[in-house]
This record gives sequence, C-alpha cells and structure tokens, in this order.
Amino acid sequence: MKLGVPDAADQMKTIASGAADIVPEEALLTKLASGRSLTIKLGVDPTAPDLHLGHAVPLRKLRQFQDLGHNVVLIIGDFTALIGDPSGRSTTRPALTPGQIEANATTYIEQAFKVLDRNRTVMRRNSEWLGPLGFADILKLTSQFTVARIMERDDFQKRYREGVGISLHELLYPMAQAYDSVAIKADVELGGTDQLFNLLAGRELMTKLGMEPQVCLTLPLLEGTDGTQKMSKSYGNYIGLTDPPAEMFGKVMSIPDDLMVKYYRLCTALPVEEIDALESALAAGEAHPNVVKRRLAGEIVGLYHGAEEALEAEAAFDRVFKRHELPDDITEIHLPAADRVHLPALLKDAGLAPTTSEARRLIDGGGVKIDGEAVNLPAGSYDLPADAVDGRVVQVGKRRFARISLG
RNA sequence: GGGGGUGUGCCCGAGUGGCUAAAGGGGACGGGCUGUAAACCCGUUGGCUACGCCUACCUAGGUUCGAAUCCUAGCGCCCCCA
Repeated sequence: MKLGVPDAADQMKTIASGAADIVPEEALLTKLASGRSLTIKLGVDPTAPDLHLGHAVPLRKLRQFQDLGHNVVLIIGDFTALIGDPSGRSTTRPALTPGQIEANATTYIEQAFKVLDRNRTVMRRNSEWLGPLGFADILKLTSQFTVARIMERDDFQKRYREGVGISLHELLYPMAQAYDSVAIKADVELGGTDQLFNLLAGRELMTKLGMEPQVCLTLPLLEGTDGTQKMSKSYGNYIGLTDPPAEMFGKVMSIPDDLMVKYYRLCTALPVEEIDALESALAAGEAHPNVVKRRLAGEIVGLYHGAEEALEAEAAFDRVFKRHELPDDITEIHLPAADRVHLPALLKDAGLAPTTSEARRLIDGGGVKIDGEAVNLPAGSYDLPADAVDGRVVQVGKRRFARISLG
C-alpha cells in the first residue's frame, strides 16, 4: 500500500457510506485494487439555475473519490437537456432553450466548485460527442437496445399504463446518457436512485461495445425541509448552496428529526465513524436531538460559508427563535410619507405579503407584529397613523421582518 | 381514418341552469403548544385601500332574464376499433 492512499477495502468503506446501491460491488473493489486513478462520471442536467443540498449529494460523493486520488469528469448535459430526463417524471419535461442551458451550466459549474476539487475535475459537455452523431449512427446505437428493455423502466411503465403521454424522443434518453459513458470511458457513474436505469444502460452499452463496463453507484434522494418530498426548487423545500448563512442554518433546523442522520451522511464532510457514533447516541437517547441538529446545521453552514459564519448563524438563530428577539440584519424598507398608513398595502410594498388580500388575512389571523406587539385592529379598519410604523420593525409570522421608514 | 370519453381553484376531487368565489380532502400559510422537529388543537386559503367591486370552472363564440352547468367550433389528454 502506498503511503497516504488507503487500500481498496478502506476506500470502499468511505465510498459505500451513504450510498444506496453499488452495482456490482465486486467490480468496484477490483477497479480500486488495480491502483490506478479511476474516472468517475457525473452527468448533470443544466435545468435549474440554482444548486441546493440535493444536487450537492453526488458532488460530495465525487469529492470523496477525488480525495482518494481519483479523477472526476463532470458532464454538462447540454445536449441531453434538449430531451429532458424523464426520470421520476410523470409528464414530458419542457425543453429548454440553448440560452437557458448555457446560463444554467455556467452557474452550475460555479457552484459545483464549492464542493469539488478543481484540480481533479474535468468538465465536458455532451454536445461534444452527441452533436456530431448522424442518423445512421443513431440507428446503430438504438439497435443495441430493445423496446422491451427500455420499457422495463418504472416511470415509463407507469406512464404507459396510466395513459400519460411518452414522447418517442424520451425513450432515447437512457441511450444518450449511456453513450456519454462510452465517450469518456467511465469507470464509475454516480446518480440518484432514480437514475439506476440510466446508469445500467451505460453499463450495458459499454459491454456491448467491448469496453470494461462502468460500475453504477446510486445515492438516495435527499428529502427537502418538509421531510417527505425530494428536495426541489419547485416544491419550495430546498436549502440552496448560496442561501445566506442564517437562512441556511434555520432551514436545516427545520428538517424532521428522522432525517438528521441522512443529512449528516450525505451533506457533511464528517468521517463515517463519527456519524455512526452520533446515530447510536441518538438512538440510545444519549444525545438530545436539538443539540445534534444544531451541530448538523453548523457543519453544513460551515461547509459553504466557513466556520465563523456558522457560529454567527447559530447566534442569530438563538436570538430570533430562542429569545424571540429581532434579527440583526433586518431589511430596511423606505416608503413614501403619508399621514395614515394602510397596513395591507404596506405589507405588500415591503415584500412581507404577496397581495393585500393575503396581508389582510395575516392581520386578521394575528400573524402581524409591530415592534413585537401583535397588531390588533377593529374589524374593517386597516389604517394606522404614520408614527405607528415609521422607524419600527414590522414582522409577519416568525421569520419575515422589515424595518419601515417613511419619507 | 372511425367511434366514445374527459378538461373545475396550488394538487386531487364534488357540482350538471339561479341559493357557487364554487362541497370535501391534501398541501400551504397564520395562531397555540414546542426543540423554527414530529404529533395535536384553532383559523385562513382568487384579486382589489374592500360591508362593495372585479376576475374565475381548457379556449372562442352562441342559447338564456341568468351558465362551471345547455349548444357550436377549436385545443389538450385518454379509451376502443382500423
């Protein structure tokens, strides 16, 4: 064993931590034991402009590979984005315009390097090799797959059975992704559990073309802050990599307890043994969940913003939610002067409520405070004298604040 | 190519001429409890400076004093036959 490079079995321990499935495990062990630097592939769809912790899960796993001395090829699916990955989808994805794809790719790369090691990362775009393929090439490739095989896929089956439309081009997605693996000669490909089919397609295609097939490593999907649905911007349950520290801390604190260990495994850089210890302490009731969750939030914020910011975020959290004081970074909102202020309009203008109707409901429901005092207005009246709000902090719910200044 | 269905609010889903801004559920939001967790209880859930007004039941027309509800055309989706 070379100095500083763990042997295959030790590497395996780190790689397997948090992984959902490794197919086949022995093949990975063999590859690791060969001693060469492996090529680890991750394909990403530049469909969303902002990355969140869910996207970071495979990136973290890639980082572990890098730290073990392997090389990562990050494939921007600029060409496959034209198809739209049908994985986990109940309907056909809307196709993106090339402009959107470019913009998304740029921000993706920027954010991905918050996690990845630049020196061991190669960036490729799959338009490089998918773009030049002609119809004849595509026919040749499609002949490697059977309809029955493609239709084995859960989501295709489901959609077919339920009569939800499947566009013909969607059937080609797995093949396109498989060809990526061929193009870069991948040793291992990562993906979410919903990607297993696509990953296996790559393995099959490589075998058919006489190459050493890639190993498929799947990672669990990360549930969002609601604890049930997978983290996604469209569900509004995501924790963004670029969220400000205090917000990030708060969001982590709001995840269900049951999810803590999973988050530790998939979202932090803590050693496996330490996480195992935390898990058993929690199970035995020796550790208070709140303490463990605070640590988790601190670790995650620290990862993206630094240890100092993490401490500050925790302090800010305590100030607002434990001692019910005001946060220290309240947005200042300037509004034109007036003798009397119509509160619903003010809430809307200050961005504290989406509409005046919603603002009224919040007021009626006791969800609005001025300088910590619940606003209690007689029915049908929503006006306040100017000095009742000027220079004061208006609060909606527990986490929306704004300091108002008129003039 | 032919025949038959179906399209409701964030989602599911009632409603088949006026009493419907549209039952019920889910979700979401606000309040209580708390550890900004879960569970539980309560309330809200189209817009509007608002005891009223405006816009809404796929789209465009039409019938009617009056339509989400009836008619016509179009669009989407589904099923059966070929």
